[in-house]
Amino acid sequence: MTDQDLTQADIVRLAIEREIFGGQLAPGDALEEGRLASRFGVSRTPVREAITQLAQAGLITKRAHKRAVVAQLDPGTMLELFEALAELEGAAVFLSTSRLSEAEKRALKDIHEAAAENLRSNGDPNEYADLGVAFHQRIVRGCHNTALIDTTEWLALRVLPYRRFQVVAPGRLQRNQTDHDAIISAIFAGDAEAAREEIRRHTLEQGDALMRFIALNKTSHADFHPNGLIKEQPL
Amino acid sequence: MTDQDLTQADIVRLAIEREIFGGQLAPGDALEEGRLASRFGVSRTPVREAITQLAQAGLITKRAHKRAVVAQLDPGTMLELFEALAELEGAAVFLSTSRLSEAEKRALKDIHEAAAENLRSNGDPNEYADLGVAFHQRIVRGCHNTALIDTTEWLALRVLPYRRFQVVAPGRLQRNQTDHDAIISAIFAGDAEAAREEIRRHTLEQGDALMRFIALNKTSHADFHPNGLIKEQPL
DNA sequence: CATGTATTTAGTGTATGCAATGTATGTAAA
DNA sequence: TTTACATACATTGCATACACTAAATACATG
Repeated sequence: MTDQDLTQADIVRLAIEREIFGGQLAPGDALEEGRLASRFGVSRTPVREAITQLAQAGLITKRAHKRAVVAQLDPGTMLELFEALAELEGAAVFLSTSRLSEAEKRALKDIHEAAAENLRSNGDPNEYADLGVAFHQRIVRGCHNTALIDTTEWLALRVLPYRRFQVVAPGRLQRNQTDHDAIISAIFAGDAEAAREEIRRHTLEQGDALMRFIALNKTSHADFHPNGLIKEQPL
Repeated sequence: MTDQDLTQADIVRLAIEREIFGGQLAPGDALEEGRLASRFGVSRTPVREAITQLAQAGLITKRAHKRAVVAQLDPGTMLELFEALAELEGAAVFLSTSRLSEAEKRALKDIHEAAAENLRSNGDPNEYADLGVAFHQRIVRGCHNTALIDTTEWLALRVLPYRRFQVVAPGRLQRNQTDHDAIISAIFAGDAEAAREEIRRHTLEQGDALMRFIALNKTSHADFHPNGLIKEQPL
């Protein structure tokens, strides 16, 4: 029971996922079945399955007879993703506003206040980023519609590595917190339309900020990989 | 060049997809790798890949060491899908309202009027259903956001067979046409919020109508498979 | 007869080998 | 030198064989 029916393919997939989100695997990097197989001490078969799944999830791209590569988001695609995500999160919060239980509301507020405390005390920006992700996730899951949740999280997954970028932009954190304030207020006031508008603008703004950042720091791809950057430019 | 780099796994996946949408494979049916392999004249390996992809896409469900089965749409899940779809279509039309080109608007109006003509002349209900699908598709694609379009169409695909059901419910067609009227009016008036509200209510109502229909005609699963039903109960 | 325990069996998970395809390297001609 | 082509190498796609799991059946036992 210790491994809840995790197949080798699952293990490999999770490992690759971690490396992508962790930054060890940057967008554009090639995934070669053979090497991965020997690295994880399994055969190529489960590695292939893992890659297939990740490709279906959009995290890596794959064409016949060519090596799979970690999905690279060109600016246009990324902007589209953020726009779509803004709409989906808007839809979710529209429903969540009237569906969040008291416990869920409390949990949401707790996260929000932990983030505020982190800002006040100049805490770890990575922790703040995690709280931000959790904040959005709680709101989305609060709509209690599995289809909508899955769809939204699927999109969120694709921009997740880039989304954490905002922590490097000066003033973004404070602005982020203010936005979250407004969202929470609308939710607690029961104003679904306002909540939708707030989160739409907020997520769109995140995308815009990220685009501006990329435009300003026109560097090689590897250089602007989130985690690397966070390490190099701690706040 | 005739086969644009379609791998065996792709071929099998597409074939299974067609059979699911076509009704040869009903929800709940088990997919056994071995039989499929021999049926398609390939080994189990590409079949496994196809199944993995379909599972990731949500069309079939799969647990370790158990046979994969075509995803069941129980009433609850279906209601969730319609609700999520209503939100996504709402988001799309919200954007489309300000983004549709004149040509796209004209095409949309043409479809709408063809549907009206079909109703007036008591035309083929299946043709009307097709026009309805096209109507929604045009609106969604008008948002010009690939990510949002793909996401929405993916959900729409899952309920597509069921959605056509409405043609069997008396009075639904006229109501459907009235809804579309309202949507078009809002779009041409440039009122994005109104358009969003109209299509949300419209798609939700489609889901509700379908649920009522299923509740009234409590039959075995196979009996209410769309294609079969439409054939058996032509208007 | 009920119940718990071997045993069988159907079906999935993984490893390995080979063929097909893509990629890089070297050589000859312009 | 550059370009076209041929050849060698690297890597993926697929088939086959085997291992493992889980469920069903047969059997023994109270």
